[in-house]
Amino acid sequence: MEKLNEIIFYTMDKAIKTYRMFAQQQLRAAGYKITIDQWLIIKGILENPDISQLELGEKAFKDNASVTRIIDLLVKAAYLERQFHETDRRRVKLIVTQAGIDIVSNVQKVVLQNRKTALEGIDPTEIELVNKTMNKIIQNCHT
Amino acid sequence: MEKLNEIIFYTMDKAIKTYRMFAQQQLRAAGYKITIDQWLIIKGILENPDISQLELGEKAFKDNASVTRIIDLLVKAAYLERQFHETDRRRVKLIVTQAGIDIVSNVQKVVLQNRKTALEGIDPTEIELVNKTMNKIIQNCHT
DNA sequence: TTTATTTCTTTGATATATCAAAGTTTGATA
DNA sequence: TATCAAACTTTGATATATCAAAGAAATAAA
Repeated sequence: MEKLNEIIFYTMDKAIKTYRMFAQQQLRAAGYKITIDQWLIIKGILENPDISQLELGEKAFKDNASVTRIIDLLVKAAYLERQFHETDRRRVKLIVTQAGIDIVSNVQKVVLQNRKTALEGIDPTEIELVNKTMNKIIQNCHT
Repeated sequence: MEKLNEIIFYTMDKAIKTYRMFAQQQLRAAGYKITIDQWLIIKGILENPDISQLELGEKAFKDNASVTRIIDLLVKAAYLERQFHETDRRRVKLIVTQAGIDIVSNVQKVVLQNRKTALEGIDPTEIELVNKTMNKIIQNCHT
């Protein structure tokens, strides 16, 4: 048991990193210069146009500061525009440009294929169980 | 299945991040200023004194550049010393100082407790299955 | 032995993560 | 209404991740 305890965080870390590198390479190979994280942020805005950066951060599990900086880059890349929020002047209204809409749907295809490749030969019950275990770990670390 | 596919990488990511934040907070609460990654690197050298930075990186699943920079900080903190390698002048001989030895063993206790807390109520078969699934993902992403 | 390739480390550039602090705005309360 | 606390975002400082390129040394090949 002791050894397993050591190993599980290691394999989780390695699996996530391996998947991220793989996914990023596939994106690059397909000619996209966007990162997975940037893509996630645009997608989050499209799915929920009036979302705040705070909520975006919670959804993508990112720090506020990180969200601000990712959005900086997305604005620079012309995938997003920042506007004043109509009703709450603390907030920023985030507008996805046409280029942003386009890249999200194009990248979507690559991401779906990546997931399929990464999960080949792993059956749904197995995935379900991993999800449950992950949620237990999350619970345990929040006490 | 489609939804699970989306979720598994999300929960994995969230679990790893939650655990890292929890572990780091515990370390800080115990009065240590070291990061988990820095601790891992010193530990790796202690366990294998003639290890190269390349091998350290593979072991801790880190980029060469990252290893160089983590070692920079550890030298600055006086946990490590850099010396010329006796037989291979491309390499760097890494010496763990007494302060380094001390902090590794002190932090070890906190880390073991962290793992225990994080895995409470999760039984060995479950952990075993997660490990297997993680390894499958790693395999799949290397093709 | 000279040349070419490989290995090991470092450095630069850029992206992300985390904490803490600051700035502005809102909403609640006295 | 004046004040205070909470909410939202930004910024600064520091640590890590990734890629690419460069430099030095070791090894293989010609």
